[in-house]
Amino acid sequence: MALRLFDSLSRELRELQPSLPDGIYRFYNCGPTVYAPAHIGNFRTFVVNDVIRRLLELAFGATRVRHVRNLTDVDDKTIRRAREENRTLADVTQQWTAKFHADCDALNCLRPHAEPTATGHITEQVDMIDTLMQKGNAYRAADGSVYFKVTSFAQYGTLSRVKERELQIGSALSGKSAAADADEKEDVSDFALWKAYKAEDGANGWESPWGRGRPGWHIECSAMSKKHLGPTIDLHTGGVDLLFPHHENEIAQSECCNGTPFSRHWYHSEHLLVDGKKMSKSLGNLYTLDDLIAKGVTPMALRYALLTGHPRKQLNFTLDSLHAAEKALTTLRHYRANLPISGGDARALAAFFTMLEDDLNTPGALGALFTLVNRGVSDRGVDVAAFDRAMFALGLKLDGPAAPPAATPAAITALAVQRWAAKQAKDFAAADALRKEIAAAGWTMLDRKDGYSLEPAKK
RNA sequence: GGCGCGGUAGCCAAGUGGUAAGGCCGAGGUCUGCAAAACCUCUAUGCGUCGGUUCAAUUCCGACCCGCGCCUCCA
Repeated sequence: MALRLFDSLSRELRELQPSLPDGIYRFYNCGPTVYAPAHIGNFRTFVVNDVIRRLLELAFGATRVRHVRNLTDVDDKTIRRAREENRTLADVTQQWTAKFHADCDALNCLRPHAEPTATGHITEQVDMIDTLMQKGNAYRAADGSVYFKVTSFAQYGTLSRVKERELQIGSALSGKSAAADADEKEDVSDFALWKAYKAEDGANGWESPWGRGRPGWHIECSAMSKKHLGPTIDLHTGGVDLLFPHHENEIAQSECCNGTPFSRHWYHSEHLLVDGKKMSKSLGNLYTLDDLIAKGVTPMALRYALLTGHPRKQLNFTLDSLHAAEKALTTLRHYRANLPISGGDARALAAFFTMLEDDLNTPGALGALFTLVNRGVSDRGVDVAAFDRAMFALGLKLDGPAAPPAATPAAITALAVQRWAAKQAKDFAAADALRKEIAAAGWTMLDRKDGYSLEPAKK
């Protein structure tokens, strides 16, 4: 199985292969900033990365993949949140880390093998900055902050083609630079490795050779990927918005510090749009997992919906897509229930896996899957084991009810008992009247041969 | 302004130089007293517009129109 992914650096499809003799594939995925619940756009990226993780496990074996995803637990936003809520930084970030984990679990994302935090790796970051200072790639400004000197790294901008943008950087910044850059940078493109302590940082400062302060954002990924995966990693991923400046800056820091290539492969997933626009609070189109659960949506339906678009294409999310997802999952669940346990042919799902291995074509894979489903369970080839392998790849969990059971009010139960009795007595007029009454109360009575069940009416 | 991505049926969305996967919705049917579920069947002569290349273009090239993203800390 040859897994190929688009590489943002070379801009071509490239096969994934471990580079070191130990055969371990080193995969680093930029994680969340833990100051608020993640939104479904964030989860698109994490679900896509989870599929990559799963395909890597299928390709190389579960023990031959090392997946690291960081938690950004110190930055402007986390500090501001702690200050606003009059809590410690750790208190705030632990709360949102726990929430992030719970959401990821609900979405059936495999836990990374390591989830390093920025505050847990201050020493590693300081060491790296120190090396950059010694090598002349960084300088300490008058305010005590340390900046990376972009002009010291000739290849700066290769990933994001920043050189092509250079002519316009001045004008793009002209509007806001005056206010934003009250600091002491030598060049507007230079970025902070270490940020000097300010009063609003409160208790959140660490000692360093350059004085009290805190690490800049980019350096954490360079330091933590190096510690947990080594100086050269096999794959580095994130959302497209991280391509510049975050990933560009990581490359500069890491390669100048280590003297070796930083990542052999870069992959960026596209944004989820809602109502045709990027999600934002001001547009009122930002959803969290809990927002959707409150609407009766299951996490698996969200996961499915997030996989219906090609990961490298913007996906316009709609609430309708969740209904479609829920129905599709029901079909898959039913199909699986009627599948033979064994005796199938592993090649039956070849088309499905070919789609996934070809640059993670999840919508194409789902299409291939349903083509199979439409041929029926009697079609030779697919058995439960083969089907479950496909479900594993996509991370779709089909067990459990489609919707969480809701407590039935006693009044509704009483009506149902009456109606069932009327039906048994073949008093269909009364039975129909009671069905209407139950429906009017917002419930649906489902008859079976030997009994019935009640569930909340679908909106 | 620069860089990048996209415009395929009512909605979502794959794909290919040789005549359009799949999901949802909708329609019809089987089954069920009814309803629901499940299952079966059907649903784009068309792929933003205009040119060009070609025996053949939705697929390649050019122009144009429209939408979206990024351009210093947003997945």
